[in-house]
Amino acid sequence: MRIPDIATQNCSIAHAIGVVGDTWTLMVVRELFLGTRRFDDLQLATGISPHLLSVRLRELVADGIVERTEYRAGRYEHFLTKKGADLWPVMFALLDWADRWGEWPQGRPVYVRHTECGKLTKLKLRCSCCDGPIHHANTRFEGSPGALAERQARMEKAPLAGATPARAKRGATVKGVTRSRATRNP
Amino acid sequence: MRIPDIATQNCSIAHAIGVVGDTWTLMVVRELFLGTRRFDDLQLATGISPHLLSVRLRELVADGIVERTEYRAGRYEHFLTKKGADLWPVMFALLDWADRWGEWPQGRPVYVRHTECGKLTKLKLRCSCCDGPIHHANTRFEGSPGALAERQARMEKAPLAGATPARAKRGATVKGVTRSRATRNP
DNA sequence: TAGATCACTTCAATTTTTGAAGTCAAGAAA
DNA sequence: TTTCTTGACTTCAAAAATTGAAGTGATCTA
Repeated sequence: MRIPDIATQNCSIAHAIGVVGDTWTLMVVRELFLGTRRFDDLQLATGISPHLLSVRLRELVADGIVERTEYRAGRYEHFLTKKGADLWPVMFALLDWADRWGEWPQGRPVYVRHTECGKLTKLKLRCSCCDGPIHHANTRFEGSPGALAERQARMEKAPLAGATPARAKRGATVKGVTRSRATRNP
Repeated sequence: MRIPDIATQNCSIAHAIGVVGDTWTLMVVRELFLGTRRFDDLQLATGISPHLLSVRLRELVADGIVERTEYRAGRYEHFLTKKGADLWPVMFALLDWADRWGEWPQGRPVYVRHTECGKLTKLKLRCSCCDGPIHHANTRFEGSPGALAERQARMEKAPLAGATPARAKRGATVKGVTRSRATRNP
């Protein structure tokens, strides 16, 4: 399977990964969140090559994540659209993870300030229904019947490289419902 | 700049992107969250090639995100470590974004159930200080002095491809503090 | 005792990425 | 007016990464 085909898998996470889950795409989106607007500045700040920046920006515009406006003949500014700005929780989640697990001998590089209360904030997730704290251990991902069927089919039919005919016929293990409790010793 | 160097940038988001922001890495992590444990199943479910899966799993183990255990001579199972399981908010944020912006004619493929209250939940972020709702428009990213200095230096010294000497000397625009209000018409 | 299974590795072909160099149009400076 | 500078790219060859078919070898299983 090629990377562009990932977005077509019937899974929300895979779809998102297929659309924005590329390393340089994520870096460009980060930079747009930090307020960088111009091509050369995006290039300098992220370290991406000009060719790839050009390609990635075109893809982001095609996907409705970035808007390009001509602020002067031949000069452009790049903005996140509403759809792009909605990636903010993804950025925050990445930031929070790196803050917790990275090594920062000089202290954390970035903070998130809640401008309404004026204080710095960390990532805090609540259940939209009961308002209780949620995390991987008290939630589970549930596939819709259609998604599960497609997944099942993909794992049965897929021509696994090196697979013997018998294996391909039998198919692999697919669980209908999986607990988020993904660690071995939770 | 090469992709492996991204993780060394003094920015939490860039660090996280450098470590787990690769398309297939994210797909493998998703699959581990869904409970898949074995090599061939990871390959079938994600669509990754065996060579790359082998490479990516080794990297994930080296980064302390995945643990490999031999459940029978020569047979291995893969688990997310605590560090890996802590990527759950990233997965949830990607899922939520795709649910909101993807097209799902057959309905959403995946739900997240809060097992404590039994209901399905959506992504809800709260300020860890005042408990108010937070989003890109009422927060801002703030760089630490050290991180800002490093960023400044990178943008001044970087040998921008095609840059004239004057531009390299002048350096590009760097904002000290940038509002999260990244969209044009918020 | 002959498959079958699993967890890979190998490798050539293909595709993507890199980064230096160039292009072109428009505004600014001399 | 002519030259310089800036910004936003494109082009292209070299280098690196990815793909996927085809092994490999050590267990199990019928």
